[in-house]
Amino acid sequence: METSSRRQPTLDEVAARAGVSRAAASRVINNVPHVSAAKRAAVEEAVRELGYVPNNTARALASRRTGTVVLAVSSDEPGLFADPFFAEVTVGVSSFLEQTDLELVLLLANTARGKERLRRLLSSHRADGVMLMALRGDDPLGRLAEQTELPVVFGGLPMAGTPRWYVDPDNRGGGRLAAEHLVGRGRRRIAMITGQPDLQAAVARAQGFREALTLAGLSPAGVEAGHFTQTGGEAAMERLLAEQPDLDAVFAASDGMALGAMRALRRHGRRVPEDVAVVGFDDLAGALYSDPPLTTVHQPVRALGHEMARSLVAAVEGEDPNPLILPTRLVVRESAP
Amino acid sequence: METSSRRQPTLDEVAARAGVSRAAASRVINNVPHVSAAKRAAVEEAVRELGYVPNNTARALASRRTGTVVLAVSSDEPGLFADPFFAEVTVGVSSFLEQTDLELVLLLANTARGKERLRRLLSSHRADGVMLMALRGDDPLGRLAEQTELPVVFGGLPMAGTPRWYVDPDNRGGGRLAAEHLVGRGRRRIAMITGQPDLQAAVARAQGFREALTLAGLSPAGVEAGHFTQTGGEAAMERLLAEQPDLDAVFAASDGMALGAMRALRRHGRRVPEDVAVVGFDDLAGALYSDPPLTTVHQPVRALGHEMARSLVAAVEGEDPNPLILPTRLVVRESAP
DNA sequence: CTGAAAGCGCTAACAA
DNA sequence: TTGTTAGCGCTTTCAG
Repeated sequence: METSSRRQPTLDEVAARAGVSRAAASRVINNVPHVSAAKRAAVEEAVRELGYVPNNTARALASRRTGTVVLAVSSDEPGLFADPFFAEVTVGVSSFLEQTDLELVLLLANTARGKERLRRLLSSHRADGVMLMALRGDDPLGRLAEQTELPVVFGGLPMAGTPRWYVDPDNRGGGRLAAEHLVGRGRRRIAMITGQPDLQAAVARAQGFREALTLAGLSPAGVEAGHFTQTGGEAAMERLLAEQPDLDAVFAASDGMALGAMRALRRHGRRVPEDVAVVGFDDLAGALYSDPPLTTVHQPVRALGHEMARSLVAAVEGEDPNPLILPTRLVVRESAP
Repeated sequence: METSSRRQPTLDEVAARAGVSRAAASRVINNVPHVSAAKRAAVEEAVRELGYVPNNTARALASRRTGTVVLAVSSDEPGLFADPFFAEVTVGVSSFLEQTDLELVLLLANTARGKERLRRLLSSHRADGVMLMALRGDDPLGRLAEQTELPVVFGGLPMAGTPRWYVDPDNRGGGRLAAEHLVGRGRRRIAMITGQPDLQAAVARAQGFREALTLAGLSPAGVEAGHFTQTGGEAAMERLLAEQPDLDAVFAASDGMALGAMRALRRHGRRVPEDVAVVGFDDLAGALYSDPPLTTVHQPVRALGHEMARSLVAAVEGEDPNPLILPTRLVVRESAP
């Protein structure tokens, strides 16, 4: 399994060509001062002529820095990453890392093997830092991540404990916004489709929702939990309709769930929004193109990724922890005008 | 920027602990034969006791293999990767790599910096191989990718030339299926919303579509190009309606475009499918949950990723090129029953 | 089957 | 501002 035949030029060759020591060449290439202009120019020239590209591996070994950060999604659902949410986060992460020299390693840990890999990663030093997402309540990786000396930034909070570094959307506030909007529009029999109870985001959204209802003197017309997917939302809506046929609004903890709910409502002959108003959460691309377009709680998903990456770099550079809560806001469309 | 303080155990320490030479320890850890059972056991024991994890960087430097493959998406649209298509491909790639010891590096090259990084990657040997997607017709990285000695697998064909290794869905066949279906359902004024003409997938889908129409003695009621997005599809549909108000069907080159088209149709008071039948391409999650559910050409997106990774590993291991065309099939739903 | 020895290509003291 | 000197931790001949 020999990867190459034609060898890449080495730093020594560049140095020889430029007529300087390897140390000087190294300094130029790493933009370290203490090099005369003449030497600098000579080295740059040699680099160009030889087409020199530094060998990252050797650099990593010598400097004890890998030049690599990991985005890890720990989950039991193999296809979880296919949720547009993660793609959008990834774009945000990448947009920040592009300004640095760090490489992004993607680790989708949804099998025993994958989890073991993540475990080894967290207990070794094979990356400069880790961004960790989608942690479930019972995931032992949470503890491990908080104990390791490797810098770790949580995307979304774990169920228990508060990590040193995290970036989290204001889920509770978002849940509140959704409920307030529906109440303000005169709805009174408001149900909720929440996510699995071992996901902090799901719990927080439901909590905000309940708080706002209570403040309005109402209580939920029903709460059903499901997966953060269209199928999950559809099934939950079916159950809600069975329990509370007279509900006049529903708040779903994700846009996907809201779409599934609308499908169930349609099948039951309920008009949206006339009979039942629907509010989602996320404001991903699908929300605008559903029929009717979905009123939803916007969370800044791409910014979430961007800030996770920024935080991680700060953590790697030894800055003091600076947890971040990103604001959410309501986007009103026709499903709950 | 010191990443660690507590040092990881080294192979030497393991060897010392097990009372064997470093070479022997190395053999055990890499499952190389020529080690006595006794020594093997002793090393395994030491590994467990010390919690030894091999240092990938050192291993890579010594073995001249990085243990890393890159999934590169070269594009000018910063958010392209947010398309569910790529997320699904990524899941497929990851599902294959999980069976290996390879790490997945994600390189979203949508800025000058990102492209430069990809260029350097292709002209150096800083990864064991590269999977390259979304190449546009004019992308100079295409040539570079075909010339480099680094194993490269194309996900989707480039506009010009045929790479040694690629995995491509049967786009042309898919386009044909869509047209045949619409013709078979009695539609006669069939338009198409195609993708940008510098994307091979868009061209191939349009080509198949035209072929099937011709075979049926028809010609397109109009063809408009747009971005592979909902917005792109919506705008293209608007233009088609302006040109050909009497069209009775439309084939969109992606599900996203089809959703956008349905939105435009709705706004113009056209019923789907009664007035205008709509067929999409992809069969991503959104297709099932649109209203009405979308008839679409299914392409095995996750499998595409899986096969790209499998091919890359084969390429890295020096096997002979084995390009792959994956089948597409029609999924009939209510937008074109 | 085993171990010694020679690097992989680069960085980082340190002394000059 | 320079160059010399040791490694970083592992793999891989090569003799034994």
